[in-house]
Amino acid sequence: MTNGKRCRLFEGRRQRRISRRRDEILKAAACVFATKGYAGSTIKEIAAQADIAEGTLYNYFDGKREILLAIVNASQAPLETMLQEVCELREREDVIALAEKIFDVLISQTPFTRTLMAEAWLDDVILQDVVMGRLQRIGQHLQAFITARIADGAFRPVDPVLTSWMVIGMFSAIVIPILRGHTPVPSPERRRALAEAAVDLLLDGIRVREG
Amino acid sequence: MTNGKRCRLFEGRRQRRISRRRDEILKAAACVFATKGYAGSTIKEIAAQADIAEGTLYNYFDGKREILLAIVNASQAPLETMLQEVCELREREDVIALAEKIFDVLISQTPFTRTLMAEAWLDDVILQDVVMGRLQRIGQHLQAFITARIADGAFRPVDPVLTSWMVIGMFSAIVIPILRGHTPVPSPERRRALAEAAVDLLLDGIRVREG
Amino acid sequence: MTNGKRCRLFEGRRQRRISRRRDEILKAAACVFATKGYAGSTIKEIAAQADIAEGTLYNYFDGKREILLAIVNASQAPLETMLQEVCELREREDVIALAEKIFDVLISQTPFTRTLMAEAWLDDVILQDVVMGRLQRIGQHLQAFITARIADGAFRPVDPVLTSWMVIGMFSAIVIPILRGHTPVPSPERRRALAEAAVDLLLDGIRVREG
Amino acid sequence: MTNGKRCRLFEGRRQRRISRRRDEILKAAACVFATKGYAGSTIKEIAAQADIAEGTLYNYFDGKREILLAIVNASQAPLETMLQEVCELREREDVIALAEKIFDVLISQTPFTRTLMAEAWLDDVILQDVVMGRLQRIGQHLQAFITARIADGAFRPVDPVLTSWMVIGMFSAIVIPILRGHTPVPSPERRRALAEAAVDLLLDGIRVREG
DNA sequence: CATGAATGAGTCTTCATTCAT
DNA sequence: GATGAATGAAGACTCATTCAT
Repeated sequence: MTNGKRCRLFEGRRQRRISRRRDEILKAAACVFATKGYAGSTIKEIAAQADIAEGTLYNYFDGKREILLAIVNASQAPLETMLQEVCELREREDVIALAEKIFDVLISQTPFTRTLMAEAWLDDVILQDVVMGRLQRIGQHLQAFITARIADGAFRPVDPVLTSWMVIGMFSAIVIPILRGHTPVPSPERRRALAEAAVDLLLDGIRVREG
Repeated sequence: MTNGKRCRLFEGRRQRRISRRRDEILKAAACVFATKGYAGSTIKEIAAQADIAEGTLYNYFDGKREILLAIVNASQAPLETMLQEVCELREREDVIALAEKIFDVLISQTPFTRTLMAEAWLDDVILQDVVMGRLQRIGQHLQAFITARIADGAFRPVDPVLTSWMVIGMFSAIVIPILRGHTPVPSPERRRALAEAAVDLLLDGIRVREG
Repeated sequence: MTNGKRCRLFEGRRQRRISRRRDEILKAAACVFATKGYAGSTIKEIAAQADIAEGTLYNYFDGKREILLAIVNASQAPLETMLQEVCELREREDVIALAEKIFDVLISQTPFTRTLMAEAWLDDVILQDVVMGRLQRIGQHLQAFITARIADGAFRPVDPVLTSWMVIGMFSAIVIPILRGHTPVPSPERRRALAEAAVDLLLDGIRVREG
Repeated sequence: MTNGKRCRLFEGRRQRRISRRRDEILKAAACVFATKGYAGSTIKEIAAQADIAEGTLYNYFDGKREILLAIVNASQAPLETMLQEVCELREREDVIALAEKIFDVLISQTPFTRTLMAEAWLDDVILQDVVMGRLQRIGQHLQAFITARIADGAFRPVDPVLTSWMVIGMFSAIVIPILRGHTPVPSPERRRALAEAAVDLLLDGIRVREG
């Protein structure tokens, strides 16, 4: 008798195989959800996209809704990893770097982000717990930056919350058309240029300095 | 049958009645689509919301898809009316006024706007023909304003297209949470304050003027 | 405008039509459940048996389970009506008459009874709330009869509960093979003969009177 | 491969191991079938109850249906063994002893009996070949007893077939609620008392002897 | 032999659309 | 025109069975 649980040396391999397959399914589902929406997508399409049978899908997820939630959660990790590397924003350059990193993360996982954004328009849980949570996470960095610069006299005494929110809006206006597939994915150089232009606009406005 | 075409004097009244009923249905459908999404809504819900029978709905629209398209088109008129009143943006005040007007239009027809925004994430036709069309329509005003002020030396030589796009992003960041129901609808005074803050940020940035 | 709710004179007719259709579906479903069991039956079969489309079925019942419960409840009414006519059992003849009536009721609605009996083996709710409830209802009559006759010295001092329960078993042994389709449905004369034989056995036993 | 047929000395042990495992599976399956019914049970549940993998089950049985049939057949052996020990019913005591033995056999293998009874309502093969077969087997003993006692003048000239059938009904009324889990399993003393009460009722009826 | 992931036919249920009243 | 019952195609999900490891 080889013992019901198989040799433990193989357990790890099995777990990795399951994990890999789950990721494949999530990726396939994200692609389908991103273009047809959650309610407009079918399990059949997702299974076809993942190149497995419909029933197999239920060996990895409890149902359609759980796939959506797994996508939402999976899209959290890369952003979180990235944000933890952000120490403190001190200079113009720091903000540009942050913007670039966020661009990279969002665009590198486009189907996940797109699924998230589309569903946040309809699902209050996703809006509150996920999208708003992340935006506020980013907003905290920006607000800390703004507040500090106001304190040291470099910035005018603007409302940090409102301002950070509008900064997020500015950057969103750049990222969303790309995510949505309306604008082609920009080269890294172009991304940097966009980030710089946005930050410059933010810092100095468009009006000519009268001084 | 008393007469094939009815008395012509009553034709107008009949047309108005039909038109009124169509609007009621659209309004009801927009409310349902706004919260559940197109694919997640049912004809039964829409009919219940409009307080008519399901079959009646098909006397006014060819099908579910046609209702969506009618909503999309119906949301065009108010914005268009408003934009036609906008002559030329010359001053800070003009831009603020434009922003306020757009706020008013979008928020006064929240269910329509929300349906539109949610569906634009999924439907290429709606994105291209409707949402992008309108944003470019607004962008043209902004770009003309920016270009003119650059020409007369009031503005720095920024890229008008990119800048106008980011301005739209800033204002979107204010409007979207309201439309989405995340932020309560602001009072007219608050709206004006928000518009002013955004325009000021746009014009002068947040950095202290060194002059 | 003919007023949304139609003329009230037609409401009654509509209600009757719905009620009639519900009964048809219940009858069809009972036939299917009786031979294949609840879990082994499909909505498709029931719909085919009732000669309607699958979807139509859901206009009359919330789901498969609700059909089962409706069958169970529908089978209650005839028995209840019958039991309410039973005044008090006084003579041998009264008991025979009761047995005959119960035979008639159970057999006249065979598919319902059979569905009920088969499901009571699996479903605790049906067993407790329905089958046991009815058996106890009948048992009460029998116990009252037995107790009264013991009191007036006609019966030996047996345990009324146990005895009534065994009487039910005796009669069940006659009815069940008929319901189950193992024994052909007996003629009214034969039914009476069976009831008489059972009651005689019950009253006097099989042993020869030694007196 | 070291040898095609293994050492013959070990064949018997292997057969016993297989047989033991089959019995374990049958026991597990009977428990599941007894409470959920055949159609309502899944292979996964049975495998879990037997603490083996789903696939393993197919090494011992050809499919779900075969497990049911094996349960039905397995429940035959103990009853048969018991019935072969019954010589001839001569006295009241013999009948009581038979009843007690049948109680013991049925209750000691409750899940098997229950599966059998529930399925006999739906499956004609099981009803005919198995349940009716066994009841007639028991009935023969009873009929022989009754016929003999009529012949020697101890019993009245009742119909032996009908009477034996109603006796079975009486005893069923005691056993079924226990099997079904509605009545707690009675102690051996209580079982004897029930058997005695039933036989007494059967022999002497409930009416007071007029002699 | 044991395992359990893969499969896809089959189940219950929903819903856009039609049509007789 | 208004109604809502009827329809059946399509969707999410289940499960008996197979088979590679």
